This record gives sequence, structure tokens and C-alpha cells, in this order.
Amino acid sequence: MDKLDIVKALADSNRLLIIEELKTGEKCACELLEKLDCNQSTLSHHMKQLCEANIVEARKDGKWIYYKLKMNTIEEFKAYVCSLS
Amino acid sequence: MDKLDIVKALADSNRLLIIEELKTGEKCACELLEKLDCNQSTLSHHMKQLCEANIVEARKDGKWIYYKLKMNTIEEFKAYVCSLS
DNA sequence: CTTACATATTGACAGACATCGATATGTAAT
DNA sequence: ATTACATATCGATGTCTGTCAATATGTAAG
Repeated sequence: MDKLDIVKALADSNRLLIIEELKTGEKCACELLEKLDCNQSTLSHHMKQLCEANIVEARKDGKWIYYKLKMNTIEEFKAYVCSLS
Repeated sequence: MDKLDIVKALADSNRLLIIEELKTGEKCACELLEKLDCNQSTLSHHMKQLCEANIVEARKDGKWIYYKLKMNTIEEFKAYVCSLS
């Protein structure tokens, strides 16, 4: 886990919203797109960054791609934040 | 606490280093400057951002300014990260 | 095989931001 | 008063990044 990659991936209002959505469970890209005020290509770009930072993982099912939070990484990041106090 | 402000303030390698330094306790700007590979004005700029995000607080003592982690904010941010899992 | 749909990629662009040198401000010592 | 030191601010610059339109790729249905 790279802390810097993670915080950089979090440092955007749309990506924080995406994470908020994924807290309630797996969602496909088109569901996420409905919640955000942005273009499809912009969403795709954000999902790529979240995946590359290992915060989110993707699963393909037919023509849909489902995303969910990657708990390993989140736990590691949580441990880092806890180490600050 | 604004999550976005916090993650944005964390999303820089020098500022992560600063936080790492402050984990061990209060330090003045010149001590931090020794640890970072940057200019004095750059450090000052980073400290301003960390203070404005309420991650760090400053205390003036003579000609020195001492910085330390602001635990209130860190605890709140920790609560957010914990809410993700 | 054609059409429709879901998602990714590319290229362009504007705004954000890290960095620096120069300078200003404030403080203490001589 | 002057000098030395600690820190902040300003202005300029180059790089990074969020955004979009256009296009490509992949998948399923008709």
C-alpha cells in the first residue's frame, strides 16, 4: 500500500462521492454515473484512478462492470491514520 | 471537518513527510526544513495548507514557530476512514 | 450482421498547484 | 541602530490533473 497514492486518489470531490456510494455495496458504473454530475469518460477516468490506487476493485459481468471498495487497502490505510494518534 | 480539505492537504509527498515528523511531537519550522528537500518558502507554503486544513496547529515562541498535529481533526478523520469498513 | 448499450481510451484544454527566488515582516542579540 | 535569524508573502513558472467531446472496444439482443 502506498499512502501517497491513496490520499491522492481520495483528493477529489467526485471520487469521495464515489466512495460514499460504494460504502453501501457493489455498484456498476452506470449506477455511479447517475449519482455524479459528470461525463461518462470522466467517471471512467476516476474509476481507473481508484482502481490503480487499490481503493476499489472491478468485476466484469457481461457488459457491466461492478465496482466495490477493496477492504484490504482500506484497512491498511485505516492503520496508518490510527498511527497518527 | 471537511474530508476533502483534509485529503487534499495530505496529497503531497512533502506534506506526508511533515506529518511523519510531527508524529514524534512538536517541531519548529527550521527542524522540519532540515528533513525536507525543499526551499524555506516552499515549506512555509506547505505548513499553511496543513494549518488551513486543521491538520496541524502552530504556536509562536519568540522567533520560532512550533507545529504539532491537531488531534481533534485527526480523530475525526480517523472516524471517517473507519466508517468505510 | 446490425443495432443498442456499457465502458474505456485519446487528445485537447483550462485551472490548480508545487516550487523557487526575491523580498517583507517580525524577533532577539550586540 | 544594526545585524542576524526565523518565517511569511509575492510573483513567476512549469507540471499535473479534472473535464469534455469524439472515438474505440466489447457485449448482448434482435
